[in-house]
Amino acid sequence: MTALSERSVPTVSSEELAAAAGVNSAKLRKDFSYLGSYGTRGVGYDVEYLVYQISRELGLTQDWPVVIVGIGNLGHALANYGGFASRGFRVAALLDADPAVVGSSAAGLPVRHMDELEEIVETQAVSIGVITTPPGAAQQVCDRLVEAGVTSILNFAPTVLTVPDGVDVRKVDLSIELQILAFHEQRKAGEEPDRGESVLDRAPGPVRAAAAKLRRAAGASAKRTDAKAEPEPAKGGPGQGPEGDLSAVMPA
Amino acid sequence: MTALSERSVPTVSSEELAAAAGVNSAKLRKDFSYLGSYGTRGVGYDVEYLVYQISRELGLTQDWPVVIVGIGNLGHALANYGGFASRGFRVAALLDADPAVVGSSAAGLPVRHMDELEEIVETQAVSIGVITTPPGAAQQVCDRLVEAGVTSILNFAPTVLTVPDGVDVRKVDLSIELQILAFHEQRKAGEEPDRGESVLDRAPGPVRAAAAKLRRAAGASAKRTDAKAEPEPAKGGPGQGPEGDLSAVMPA
DNA sequence: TAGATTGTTAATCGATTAACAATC
DNA sequence: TAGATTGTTAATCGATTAACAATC
Repeated sequence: MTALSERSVPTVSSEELAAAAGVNSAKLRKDFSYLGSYGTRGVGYDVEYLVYQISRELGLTQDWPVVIVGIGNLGHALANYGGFASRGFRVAALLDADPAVVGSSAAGLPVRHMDELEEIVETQAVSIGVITTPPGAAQQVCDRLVEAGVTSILNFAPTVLTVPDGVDVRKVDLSIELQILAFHEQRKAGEEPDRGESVLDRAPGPVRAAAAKLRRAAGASAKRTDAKAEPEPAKGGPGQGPEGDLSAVMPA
Repeated sequence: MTALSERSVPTVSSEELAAAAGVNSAKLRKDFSYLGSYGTRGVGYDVEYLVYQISRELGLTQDWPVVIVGIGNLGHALANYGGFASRGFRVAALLDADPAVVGSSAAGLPVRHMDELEEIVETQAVSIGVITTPPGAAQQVCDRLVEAGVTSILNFAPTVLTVPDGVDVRKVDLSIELQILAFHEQRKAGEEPDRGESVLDRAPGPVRAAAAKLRRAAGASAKRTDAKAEPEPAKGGPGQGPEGDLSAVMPA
C-alpha cells in the first residue's frame, strides 16, 4: 500500500492487492470490512484513504513514548533501530541500574538511572516498556514498570514474566526463529534410513499407525520403506514472518 | 518438560502437561502422536524419553554452525546471546565488510572480513546465516550467502529478501512486536466517542453493516450507541508469543 | 447501460476437541 | 481385575473462500 501511495496510484482493487500480498481476495475484502466500508464498488479502494485508515486502526498515527530498560548491546541496538520513529514510537528514555553505564549515551540519548523511571513514566505518559536486561533482573524490572504505570511490556530477556491482569506482555526469543530454521534445515537434509524412524512416522493417523505396527512386528531392524515424497505444506513454506504454533511448521 | 525432568518426575500425563501449557489435552496427544507413539496407556509419557524425542525432532540435538554478517550493536547482541549454545547453535564466524570493524572482537570471537565467507561456509559446513547489516546491504549479503551454500537465512534487516527455491528466509522485525502492543494499548484506552467511528464498526458482518447504514442515514454527527463491551478473544489475550496473522489480533 | 468490483452470504475446508476403544 | 490414560475417530467449531447481489 505504501509503495502504491508513493507511486501515486489512486485506487487499487482487492484482486490486485491480494495478488501482491499472496492472499485470497475474498479474505482481504473481508478483513478490510472489519475496519469499515472503505471501498467503492466497481472502482476499488482509494489508496491514500486506505493507508490512513489502516494506519489509524493500527495506532501508527499516534505518538508512543517507550522506555528501554537495560542498555547492553541489545538495548543499544534497539535505541538505534530505524524502524521505530516511522511507526510512531519515540524513545522517551534509556534506563539502566548499573552506575558504570548510567551517564553514557546511546543513539544520542543519555542513559539514566532506574530510579528516574517513575518520574519519566508519569511526566511523559509512557505506557510501553522494553526490557533488555539480563534474565535475572527482568521480573524485578517488570514489576517496577507495572508499578510505575506501564501497561504494555516487550520482553527480550529469556524469562517468562508474571504480570497482573490488564498488562500485556510480548516475549521475543531470538533463538526461536533460529530453531525454526534449523527444524526446516533438518528436514531438507532428509532423514537417515536407519535412525529408527521412518518418513511414515510423519504421515497422518492411519498410515502412521499401520507403519508403526509393521515396524514393531518386524523388530527394531526394520528398514525405511519406500514412501512417496511428502509435498511441502503451503503454510510451512514461503513467507518470512513468525509462525504462532507448531501446526504451522509440522508436516500435514 | 525440562522443569519436570530437572525435578526427576518420571512420567507425566497428557492431562497434566496440557493443564501446565494451557492447551487441550486431546490436541497435545494428537500433536505428540505426529512424533511417534511415545506414551504408555494407563501410565502417561516418560519424561526423559519425551524430552529427548522432542529435542531430536526439533533439531536441538544437532550442532548448527551459523555465521553472523554485520557486526553492529545487533550483531554484537546476538553473538553474546546466551540462548544459542544450549539449543545447539554455534557461532562459526562473525563477518563484516567494514575494515574498521574487521579485526575487533565480539563475544570472544574475532570479526573477520566478508571475503572469508565462502571458505568458512565450506570448511565448517555452515547452512544457516544471520543478517544484521544495514538494510541497503542485506540483499547483496544474502545473495552471497546463498552462493556460498547457505540454505537458511535469518534476516534482521528491514528488507524483504529474494531468494531462490530451496532457501528458507525468516524475517525478524523488532518493531512489529511493538506495533502489536501499541494496537492493544490503543484498544485498552478505548475509542473517543466522536471520532466518527463506533465500536459497532468492529462487530461481525450483519451488526456492522446495520450500524454503518444507520450512521449514514443519520449523517456524520451520529453518536456512539450503547453497546455491550466486547469480551477479549481468547487468542488475542494471554500468551507471550508472536502472532502470525491479523485474525489473531483483530477482535471477533 | 455494460462492466467492474465491493461487501456479504453460504459452502467448503481444515483445525480443535469430545468421546471412546485399546491397552497398560 | 479395576482404574488410568493413550492414540484415534468422529463431531464440532471456526476460518477460508467461492459465489453473487448490490451498486459504483
